Amino acid sequence: MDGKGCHMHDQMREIKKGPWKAEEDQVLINHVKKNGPRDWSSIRSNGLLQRTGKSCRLRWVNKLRPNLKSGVKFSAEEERIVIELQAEYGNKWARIATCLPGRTDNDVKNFWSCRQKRLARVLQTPTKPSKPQKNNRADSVLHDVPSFKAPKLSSSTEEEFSSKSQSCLSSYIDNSEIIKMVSLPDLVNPNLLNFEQNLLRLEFTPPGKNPWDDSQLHVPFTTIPALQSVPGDPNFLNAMGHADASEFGNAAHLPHVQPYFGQERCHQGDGRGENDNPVTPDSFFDDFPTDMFDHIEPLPSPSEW
DNA sequence: AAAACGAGCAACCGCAGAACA
DNA sequence: GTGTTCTGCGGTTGCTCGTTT
Repeated sequence: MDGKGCHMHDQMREIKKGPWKAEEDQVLINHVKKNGPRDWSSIRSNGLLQRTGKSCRLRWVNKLRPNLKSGVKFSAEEERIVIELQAEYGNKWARIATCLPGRTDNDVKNFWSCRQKRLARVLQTPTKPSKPQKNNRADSVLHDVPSFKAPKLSSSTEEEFSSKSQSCLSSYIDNSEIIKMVSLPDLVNPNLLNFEQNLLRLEFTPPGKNPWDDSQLHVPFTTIPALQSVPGDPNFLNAMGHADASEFGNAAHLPHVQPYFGQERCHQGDGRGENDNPVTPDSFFDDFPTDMFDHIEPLPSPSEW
């Protein structure tokens, strides 16, 4: 083989990465027209493209496949479906995507990732009332949720307790744990979409005030059994209705909701301010008998759901 | 006007299981 | 039965673009 041949051979062996060009897309489309969506590796071995079979398949599935809803934001209905199915199947994005015509697993995955970030922001980032961001994308998404009325707070009130709620809720509850907790299949219903609203509520409810007791609230909390009453309330477990211990196999997460309420306890006129009794993961659980959680099994990984 | 920042998206990587030789 | 290749999936990264400072 002469040098030129070797050079060309090396060129063909070189694997191209990065954004796809229109010409490459066309080659890929032609391949699928001829052979169907398979034999991805032959695209490179036949010298059609310098992309790996994996890359070709991914491009087809995510961008070139017919009937994709490219560039179309998830509708409220699609969001609801994703939330429900994620609760049911865990991070089985391909499985979830099969229930969403025109959506790919990558779409669902990205959507969920963005949603998690939004929730994390809601929980962990103190809002800055002095400088409200106009047209904040995250806010707009949250406010797009039907029937949600964001709690209106004076800037001083919001400033006062946003950091407190963080210390008691956000600072150590992993967001994903919260999502899992409330996304238990037992708790899932179409109104679960309102959970984001609930999170907002948790963040913005003033200390000493029952976050669920507010006539201004438009969210039907009765739709989320676990949130119908607060832990510590003698009726809390009753509010679980028929849910006995066995049915609440994932109840290991129930205590996780309590840091907030633990914080509430800080303000129940025992003379101890939050500075005197900061609720930390340790201090919070110190309030319970040490064997209290012995019978609780760890939450199975999503793959086991 | 430009830099900084953040959200969303596209693509890559590693792994696991299936299919095949 | 075993090794190799292919396919599919989930996690992660990096780029682009819009917004804010």
